[in-house]
Amino acid sequence: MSLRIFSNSSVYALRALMYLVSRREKQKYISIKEMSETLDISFHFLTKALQPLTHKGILMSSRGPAGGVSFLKAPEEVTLMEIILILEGEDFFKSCMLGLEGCGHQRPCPVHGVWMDIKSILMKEFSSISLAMIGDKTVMQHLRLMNL
Amino acid sequence: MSLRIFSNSSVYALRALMYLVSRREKQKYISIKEMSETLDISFHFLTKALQPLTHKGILMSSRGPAGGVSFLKAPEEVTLMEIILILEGEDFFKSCMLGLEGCGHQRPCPVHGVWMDIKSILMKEFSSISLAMIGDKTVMQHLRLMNL
DNA sequence: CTTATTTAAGACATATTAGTCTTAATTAAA
DNA sequence: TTTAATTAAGACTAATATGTCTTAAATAAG
Ligand code: FES
Ligand code: FES
Repeated sequence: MSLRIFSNSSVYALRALMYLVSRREKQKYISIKEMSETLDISFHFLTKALQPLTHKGILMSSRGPAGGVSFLKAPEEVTLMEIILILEGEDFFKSCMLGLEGCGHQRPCPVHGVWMDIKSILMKEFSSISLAMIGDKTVMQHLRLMNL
Repeated sequence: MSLRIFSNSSVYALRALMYLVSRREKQKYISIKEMSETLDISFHFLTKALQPLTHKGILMSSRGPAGGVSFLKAPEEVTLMEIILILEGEDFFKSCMLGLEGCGHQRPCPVHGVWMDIKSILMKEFSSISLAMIGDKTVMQHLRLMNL
């Protein structure tokens, strides 16, 4: 296996959010169908992956013709950190690198120091990046959200 | 889910290695049975998890009474990095954070910079830590390798 | 009001990972 | 040389993650 920190479901939601923010202002709603086809993600799977974000007030959705999803919360105000905690759960950064229970609460494991450093850096980085920043950067630098 | 970078199998092998190195010199071989019971890991699963390490010359094993595993390569000369690449594969650190193919080779994704930074730090840390260091630290600071 | 379009929800199927069990091979000791 | 102990290997099962499909609900347009 290769290094991965997010589930497929979370990665799909993240890519869709990045796509959405990189073409906001174009129209009110963008359909999940369009996103799933552009990003080559299973439509139904993406639909489900995005639902926690609408439930938590990041996105709003509309059914029917011209429906889709759109930002409810301003993307300038949404950090990657917030998204990750919604998608993966509030305890995402509380894990032990060796899978032991209660990292930090009980006696630490031999790699506790390294792991805490890594987690701190990840949290700091993710907290400092807004979806708006990602959208702007993606457009300006022609960054990629899919294969091929 | 919570943040994890290794498979269960790799984590089990790592914990066993740390146990092994923290009580080397006590006897020639330590049985996988003892390790699996002490660390509360499935015996057969741990046996399989450790096999790549014997195949790659990190450990040696002996069957029969008083058998078990022991270090073939001096633990002072074995880095965590080396172990991880054996357990997870040589391409472990070549992944894209969004799961896209060919991180860095093709057009980067929007989080490429952050991800490269994280991967560099991980590689640097893992390369600088030897199993001997972990063993000594574990003994001296009474660090934990199991739950409870 | 009817129809087409779209998200929501959940049942279902498949793939991957994790874990168990059985048998074989090896080794040391009785 | 027989027996017990131990790793090796692989078949098998279980659990989880991933992906598909069907139906329902909502909405806009005709
Ligand atoms: S206890 Fe293992 S990383 Fe904190
Ligand atoms: S291209 Fe995505 S992290 Fe490098």
